[in-house]
Amino acid sequence: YALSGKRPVAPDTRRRIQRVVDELGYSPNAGARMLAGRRTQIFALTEPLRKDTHVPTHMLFVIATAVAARRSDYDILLLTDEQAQAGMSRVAANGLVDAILVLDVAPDDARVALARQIATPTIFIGVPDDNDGLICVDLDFAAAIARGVDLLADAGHTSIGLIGQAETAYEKSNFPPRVRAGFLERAADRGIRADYGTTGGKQVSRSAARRTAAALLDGGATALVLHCAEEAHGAVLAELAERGLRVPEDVSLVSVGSTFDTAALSTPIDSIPLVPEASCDLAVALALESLDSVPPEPGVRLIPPTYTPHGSIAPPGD
Amino acid sequence: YALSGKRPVAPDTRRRIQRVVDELGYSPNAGARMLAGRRTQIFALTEPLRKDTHVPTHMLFVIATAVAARRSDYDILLLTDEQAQAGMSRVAANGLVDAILVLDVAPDDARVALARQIATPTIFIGVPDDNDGLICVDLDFAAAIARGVDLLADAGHTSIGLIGQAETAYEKSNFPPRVRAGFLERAADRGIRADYGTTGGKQVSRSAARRTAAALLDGGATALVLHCAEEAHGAVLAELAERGLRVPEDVSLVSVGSTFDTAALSTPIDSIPLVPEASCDLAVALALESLDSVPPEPGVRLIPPTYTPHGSIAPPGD
DNA sequence: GTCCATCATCGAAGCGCTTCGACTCGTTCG
DNA sequence: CGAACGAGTCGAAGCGCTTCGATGATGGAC
Repeated sequence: YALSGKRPVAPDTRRRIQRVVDELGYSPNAGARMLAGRRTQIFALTEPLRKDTHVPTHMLFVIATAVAARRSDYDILLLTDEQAQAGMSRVAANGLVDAILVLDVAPDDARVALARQIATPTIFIGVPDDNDGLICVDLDFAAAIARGVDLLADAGHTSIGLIGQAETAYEKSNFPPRVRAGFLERAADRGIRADYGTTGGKQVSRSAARRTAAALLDGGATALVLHCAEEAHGAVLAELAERGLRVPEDVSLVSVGSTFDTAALSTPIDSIPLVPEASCDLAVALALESLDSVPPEPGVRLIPPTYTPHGSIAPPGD
Repeated sequence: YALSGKRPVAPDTRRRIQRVVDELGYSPNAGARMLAGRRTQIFALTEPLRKDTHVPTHMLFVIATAVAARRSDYDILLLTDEQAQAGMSRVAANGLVDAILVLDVAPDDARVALARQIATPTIFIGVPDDNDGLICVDLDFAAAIARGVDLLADAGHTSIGLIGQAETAYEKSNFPPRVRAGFLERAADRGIRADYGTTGGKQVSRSAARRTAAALLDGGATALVLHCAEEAHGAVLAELAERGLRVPEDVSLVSVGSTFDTAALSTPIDSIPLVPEASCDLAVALALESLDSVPPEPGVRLIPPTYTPHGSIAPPGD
């Protein structure tokens, strides 16, 4: 009781006990706690890590989740590869984990059906197409891209381009389509011209990124929204440099949904970032909450985007 | 007993029981098994994932470990970030895991001292400088680089270059120094000229890789050994292309310790690869073995390298 | 002096398994 | 025909905790 605080214990008794605990190096057996208490203090993290995903970005989410979980005294059991699916049912059935966190969500993710079958609370970090009754967390990509378009439109640009992800990402991942659709929609609302291109077929490539940048610029775009890999950012900057175009005097740039530091690029770029910690902290909070008597309502929680200027936006032809 | 097989059970009784288990969807409670049995069926995987490491490569090891563990009915508890160290003591103390697997091993890794303190069996995937009494698993990098040098020397090359990792890797990681030293040593043994360079300072950069390739070629090297990132391989090939040098007619190449498919590069390159599955399978086997009554001997297990030709080696000036 | 609140102490139940010994059958073998 | 054996059943102990109710001890309020 001194350790769990579930019954009143006088402060200095607690200290006395704590001292002995420290001296003896006592630490309660995990298995016994799982059995006796109703908590395992473990979350499963299911992350298929498909071949075509951007591994470093995904790992930021894995780490952010692990760090957030530890803050609440939870460990992470990693379910990857084929176990991302099979493991979910298994750990739900044998009670190894208190909740399941789902990463790398596909639009038609098979784990959606699994989540509905099992009793273990499940939190999605990302939004599948069919999300009825699920708890999902994600950056508000629509608001983020809209903000990006607004920034450029407000600066006076009337023709802008979107440099997107590799093509497969628009089928296999859940947010790129949302970004592209939001881009076109907001540009239409603002009455400005909007074109877009991708940065590769299956894999991101520098050359594809450069070609797309070139095509958009040739098409008359005076500002670019970048929703692509760090590598592609570099390629776009290289293309601009080769054309002798300055940022922001000749071309304005804004990066949307990046997980890396756009200020550290050869030319710093304004950013409306995707912050793994934000999503993962919230997801872990929801996982904890779903363990107590009043679990959270199902639904999609969208995180409002933030904007960090680095001087890469200016009026056109400035 | 029908499920665990620890007492003789007639085959068809076992089948009958299995059928009922399936029908009922019964699956034994994980906490109860931990408490009653002496096995948790969980391995901890400690992987700091420092900022300066190559994340995709490391993840190959994480996944390979997870897959290997599952084959023996084990799950992986992920200890990353600061928990890579703190978590080790914790899970060892509370008996959450049966063994600990150590990834991303530094030459002076703090986890070496921890491993000696705790009772939980610990397997290092990588070889720290001070490895007395530890169980370590790794590719035999010395043999791998020696093989690479031999291949080139046997083909008749008398001046070769090594394109290495970024400079920090030679301090923070455990194998790059072994490769470099082995390179110089075997070249000396074979009486051929050997130079080397790196592919960046803190981070791998294409430009640094090209500069190093250029310097080695200008220095007279007719063959290059690549022990570097995929990105750097691409940069080296770009430099060769720009100089109009053909592989293998003008320059021979061999890649040592790569984890990606060198046959898929714009020019396929012979490879003496680092195979994550090989190390991780062995590590998991050792972890399992250290749970039974006769634990394995401490010591370093080096995995013999393999060689896969892709036609990138030929006699000089062919 | 009594009463009550506060906190420490005690004993016991039970979480859901694993593991063991003991016992019972029916069968086979010498 | 009895011994020996394989296979199934049964009961019980115990893994190391959490949680609960009950009982004691102490001190302040009245």
